[in-house]
Amino acid sequence: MSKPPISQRLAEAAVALFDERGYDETTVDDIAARAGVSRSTFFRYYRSKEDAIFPDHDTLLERIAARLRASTADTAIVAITDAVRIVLAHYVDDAEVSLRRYRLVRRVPALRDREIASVARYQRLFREFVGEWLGDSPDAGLRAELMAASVVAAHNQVLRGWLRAGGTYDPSGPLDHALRYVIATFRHLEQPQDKGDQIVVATFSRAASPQDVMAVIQQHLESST
Amino acid sequence: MSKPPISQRLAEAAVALFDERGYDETTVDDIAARAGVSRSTFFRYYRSKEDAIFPDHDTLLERIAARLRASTADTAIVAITDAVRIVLAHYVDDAEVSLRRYRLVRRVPALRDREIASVARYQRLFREFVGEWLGDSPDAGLRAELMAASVVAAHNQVLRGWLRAGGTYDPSGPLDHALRYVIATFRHLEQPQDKGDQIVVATFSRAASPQDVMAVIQQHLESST
DNA sequence: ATATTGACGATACTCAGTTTCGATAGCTTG
DNA sequence: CAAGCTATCGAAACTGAGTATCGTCAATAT
Repeated sequence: MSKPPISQRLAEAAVALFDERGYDETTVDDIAARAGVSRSTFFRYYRSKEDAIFPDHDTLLERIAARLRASTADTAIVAITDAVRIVLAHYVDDAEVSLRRYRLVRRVPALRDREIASVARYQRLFREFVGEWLGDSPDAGLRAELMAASVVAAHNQVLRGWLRAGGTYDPSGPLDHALRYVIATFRHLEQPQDKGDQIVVATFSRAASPQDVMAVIQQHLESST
Repeated sequence: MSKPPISQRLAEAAVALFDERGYDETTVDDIAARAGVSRSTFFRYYRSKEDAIFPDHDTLLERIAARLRASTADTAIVAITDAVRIVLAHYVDDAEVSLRRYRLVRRVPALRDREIASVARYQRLFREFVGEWLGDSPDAGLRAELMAASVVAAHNQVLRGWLRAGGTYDPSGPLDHALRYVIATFRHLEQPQDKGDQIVVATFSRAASPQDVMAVIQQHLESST
């Protein structure tokens, strides 16, 4: 009769009712009733009403943490790339669920805030990992913060585009493109390690005036101290 | 007798009680009682219990929006820098309040999520502004997302450092440093406008092998298409 | 003096989330 | 087979946030 596990029945009932009546108009009693269980049982499986829509955020977060922990500083870029791919793949693998949830979250402020808070936890994870990776190099804290924010932002940009398009294409290409962009953005600032042993060269338009050249060089020297 | 306006009395009562008993242990009735008004009056001034701690986020957000709207694409960098400075100054000007709130928000998950959601609204504002600024150049959406995330992350990094240190120094220097870092990070990717008219040059260590040179050049060409 | 407006208090209501207790089914162990 | 043991679920009562409604009172206008 009722083969699927209760947690899944509850989640499906919740999404269905949210679609039909709206989020605020649906009570936990309604969800439990449709799933054929009691209100108590709902709160046994989900800590809150919102949790029923984000059932697997915790496990996914743990998978990301595990992937990052399994890496050293040498393979940091690969680890980060892998981790972001895992997250995106998690959405793509359940395209229908992701799309329903996206449409719902977009309309309900409480759910949007919740989603944002979840994303912040991913960003914190990346920041801590990159922070250890950078060690105590100058501006390590700032750079870790910026890299983590950029990685997460790149992922979100790709994911949102895919969701807005109705999940009609494979977003792994755009994701790789975005991640390459992020890596390239930071690489030129991470390159100089021993300034005393480097030649400084810059790129200019053929039409650049001497003033332009001076301005860019000054900018470069100021920003890399 | 009771000169300060009710909204301020309520906010002070809320912070004081949260400090003394903790957030969850304080009811709205307690806050209203200490402020000498009724529970109804509390909800007239603040939409929720959390609102009492973030009274001026909306007005600050509006000020930022106004500053950005007052700018064109030409002066975008100045506008963004100004806007971030306004936000940081808002915290620094009320150092005691900021510090109390910081210690409180750090301990209460509900408040932390709320704070994060507020930050996301700033980021959205910057993203929309930078998006218009970039127009329909290639990767405009991605770049706008990354720049907005980086600007906000830089601000947060500086602010958090200042808060953790107990607000004991002037953070405007570190903020300018962080913003210059962000601008420098993106500048090299924004520079090339007409590739047919440019000379491509790169920077290498004197000890770099030909393989290193090839790898970096390949990276550069792939990432700037 | 009367009407109007706005700020405040009182009250009752809905519902999320917590806690406690009790029932039942399945399983182990003597 | 019988007696526990445990896990799962339901029932019920409770706290507190947030909403809605109505009444009161004071200030100001007419």
